[in-house]
Amino acid sequence: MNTTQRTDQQRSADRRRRELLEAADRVVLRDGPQASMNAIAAEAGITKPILYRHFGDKGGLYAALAERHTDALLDSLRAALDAPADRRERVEATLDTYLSAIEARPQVYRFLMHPAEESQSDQGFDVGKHSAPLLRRMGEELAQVIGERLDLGPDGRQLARVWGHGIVGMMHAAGDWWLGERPCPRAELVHSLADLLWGRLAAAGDKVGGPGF
Amino acid sequence: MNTTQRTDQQRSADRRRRELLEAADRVVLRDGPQASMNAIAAEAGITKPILYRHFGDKGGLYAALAERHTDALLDSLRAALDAPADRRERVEATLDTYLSAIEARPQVYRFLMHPAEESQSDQGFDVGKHSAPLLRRMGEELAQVIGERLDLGPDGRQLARVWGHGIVGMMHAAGDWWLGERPCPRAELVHSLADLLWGRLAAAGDKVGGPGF
DNA sequence: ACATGCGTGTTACTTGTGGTAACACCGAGT
DNA sequence: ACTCGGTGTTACCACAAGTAACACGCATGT
Repeated sequence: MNTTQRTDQQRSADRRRRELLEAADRVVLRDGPQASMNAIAAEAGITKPILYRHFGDKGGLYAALAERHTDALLDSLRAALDAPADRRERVEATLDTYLSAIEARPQVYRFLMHPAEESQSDQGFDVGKHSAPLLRRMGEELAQVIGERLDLGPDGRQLARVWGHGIVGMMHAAGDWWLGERPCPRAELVHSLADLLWGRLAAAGDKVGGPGF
Repeated sequence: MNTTQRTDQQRSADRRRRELLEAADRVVLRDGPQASMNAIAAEAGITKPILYRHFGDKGGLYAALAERHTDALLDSLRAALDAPADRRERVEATLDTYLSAIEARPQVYRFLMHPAEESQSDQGFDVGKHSAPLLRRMGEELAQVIGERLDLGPDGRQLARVWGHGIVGMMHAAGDWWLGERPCPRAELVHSLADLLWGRLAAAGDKVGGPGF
């Protein structure tokens, strides 16, 4: 039968694809974002053209790879965001989840943020969308949660999106810096960021004798 | 005389270096961060080895190039941060300055954020410091201003650094997203981000009938 | 006047990486 | 037996980073 054969082959192709992705995963975990197609093929025990048949080009492979991790991370974040606790606790749990993830597997996180930026695209000005898809997806996700649950008046939708991307960026940049310098324990970073979101910057007093801020 | 000769040559070398940087600038402005050394050399009317003699390697050229723009942008930001106005106005002015800059020359900004990520470094784990130097410098700069002027109690230094990097990341990610989608005028984005920093997220009420946030 | 450097420039090469074409094998259906 | 679709290979191309090795101009010391 055509259909059973088709599904059989498709099933085996899918399994192969997953195996290849796992091999690629190991290489990226070891070599970071500059893992070469040759290295990935070697790790998988095959040669380049097979990779290209499965994923089209490097961008395709990287996209497939990124999607897995992105989905996994987003699931964790959603769980933290949906926990039964008050707002502040949930914000802190979300921050902590993200930071734990990047702390546990920095190479993967690095890869997710830096998707090789190939795709010099068609013509000079493809400005925008250069940012990592993970950041965008996290931003949109957070925007949705905020927009759904908070009463922000008219333009609430818009405001929620700005905040979603802004908060994600804050989390990302602070996490990146923290991971490099390790200036404090994770819990302290989480607390400081939550304080920032809770308006402590605006509420803080000027230093006595200073020029004010 | 040895010294006058030295200075003469040095002067001419410096001029040449500046010319090369300007040529590189034009190419990057046109081609974005994936500008090739060949293209830059051609634009400057010379060939590759000269570039390599002047800048060592691609990273060196890019670093020199980035430093110019980074310095310029940081000067603008400092000016906005030091303007004679109240805190909120200055925060908004700073945000607006940054957003204007990336809006005016997206290719340059893109290049600054994505310094080619070469430098696969020595050994697998050079985690951290992968982020663009511009972001780090802006973060440190802002941290210094905050730490200098705000009374944040003990650990104020630490808190200021976290906030500096966090705010810069917020600005960056939101700006990046905004530049790609242009969902609203710049002024509105600035206002929304300032609202976020002013704690409107924490203060907002839950939507009626929703699960709360 | 002549040789010695030294900075500027070149051509031509090596190495590595993304990507592809052409061919070989193998198992299932007609 | 014979084709067909999928898996795999070797061998290649294009192109970018980076590096010799060599050639010219020009001030200087003898």
